[in-house]
Amino acid sequence: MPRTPEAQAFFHAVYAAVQEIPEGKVTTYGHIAKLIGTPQRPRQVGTALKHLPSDTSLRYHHDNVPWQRPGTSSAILTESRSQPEGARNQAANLQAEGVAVTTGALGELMVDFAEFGWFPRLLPSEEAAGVIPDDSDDDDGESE
DNA sequence: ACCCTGACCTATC
DNA sequence: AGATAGGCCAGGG
Repeated sequence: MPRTPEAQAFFHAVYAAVQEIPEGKVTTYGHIAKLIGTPQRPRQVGTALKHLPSDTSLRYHHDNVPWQRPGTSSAILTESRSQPEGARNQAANLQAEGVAVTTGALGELMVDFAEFGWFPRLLPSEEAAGVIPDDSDDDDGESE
């Protein structure tokens, strides 16, 4: 539970953004951070989800917010000290949605974005620019 | 009340 | 190509 109202608003923004992620799809913490207007704080996004309350009486809770869908940019399901089984639980939830989870050589659970066609929500500026995070292979030169 | 860590990302070397 | 450094700011000890 955040101390300052700003932090609480930030948390709520994170939860709301996470709720917008469709089932079977995933996105990154950085993208969530950008969506809520704070691209410089992907860490706090993780902090917010870590502090996601289990109290179902609240507006946002563990069962209401799909905390499993956002992940890291490296596609590796990271875990916290407080919740060592978080990654495994996340993997289980993702697999339940039909998301392919790959196990690394060292036993790391990682999501293969290409397997199910990762398609995150775009920012207004990106949509205007016509940026599609598909297999668009830009060899060189960016306009603008 | 201070200091370090943290479910991270991006730019630079 | 990979590795390192810096930044962000709230939580927890």
